[in-house]
Amino acid sequence: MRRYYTIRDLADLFDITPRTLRHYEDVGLLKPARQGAQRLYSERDRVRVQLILRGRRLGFSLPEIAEMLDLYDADPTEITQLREVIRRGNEKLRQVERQISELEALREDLIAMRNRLEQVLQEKLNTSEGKGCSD
Amino acid sequence: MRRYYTIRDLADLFDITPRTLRHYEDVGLLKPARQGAQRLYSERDRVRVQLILRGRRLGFSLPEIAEMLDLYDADPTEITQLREVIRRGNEKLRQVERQISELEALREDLIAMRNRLEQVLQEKLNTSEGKGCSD
DNA sequence: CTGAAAACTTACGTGAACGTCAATACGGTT
DNA sequence: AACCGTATTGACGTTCACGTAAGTTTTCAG
Repeated sequence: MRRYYTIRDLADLFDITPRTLRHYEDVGLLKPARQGAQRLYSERDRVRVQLILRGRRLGFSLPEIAEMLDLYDADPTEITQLREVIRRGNEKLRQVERQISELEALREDLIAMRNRLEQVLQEKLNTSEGKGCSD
Repeated sequence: MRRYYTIRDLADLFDITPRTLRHYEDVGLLKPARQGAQRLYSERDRVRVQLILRGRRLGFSLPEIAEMLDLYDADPTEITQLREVIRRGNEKLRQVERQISELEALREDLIAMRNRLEQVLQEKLNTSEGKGCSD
């Protein structure tokens, strides 16, 4: 519940480097407060970093992550803008769901492969069971 | 059911460039047959390309994809090696399952955000309902 | 056989996402 | 005030996954 983090605090917290945080700032993903020249990251910044890193692990580019974060803290005044934000959100949602489907397919493939190999293993163990493989 | 594909056939089939296929060969993901200097891709090569591209869409690096493809067509002689392949396969499987969990968390986040925005939209529509927002 | 299309090799270029290094600048301690 | 550790701003370097361009065969329709 500390109110603020230095750049090193946050870096250590997520096992990244300060350079990475500055880079995220360069591309507009973070806008930490400053006291003088020093960056002061808030709790909200910490959460954003967490979301950014999750996005990276899932294979999204920084611009894509920016889109999603924009959805997150969008507070549109105009109804037209609001509808647009919802539309983009639904689009992202569909993309994520497609990705889940593909990942599940990959998981099925890996499971099938494992089963196949397990079976081969059992066969090998059986044939070499009596050491002479007679009968 | 064509037996062979030229590099352009495969490129067009997956909407990629020949350069991409040569690159996958450079890094050891493909080893197409040759007639002279020309590459001839088999049905098996086509399937591998499909798997490679799925891996890319899911955010895996080419080396990571190579690992998984190695698991796919591994035919280990020694039981020790076989166990090792199974172990690596299970490891990848767990990684994929973690990734699925994270994606599902992201999906939940997106859904929550959409619901929130939908609600804001409804409120906006209601307050501007009678155009004067009386009572 | 010829000429165009397509494939090949070689090699340098590129955008994304940082890494790394140099040169300050600033903050707290003794 | 001097010192040391940490932060900051450039700015160039690096890896990955190809893009792109040049120059050279190879293939194939006419």
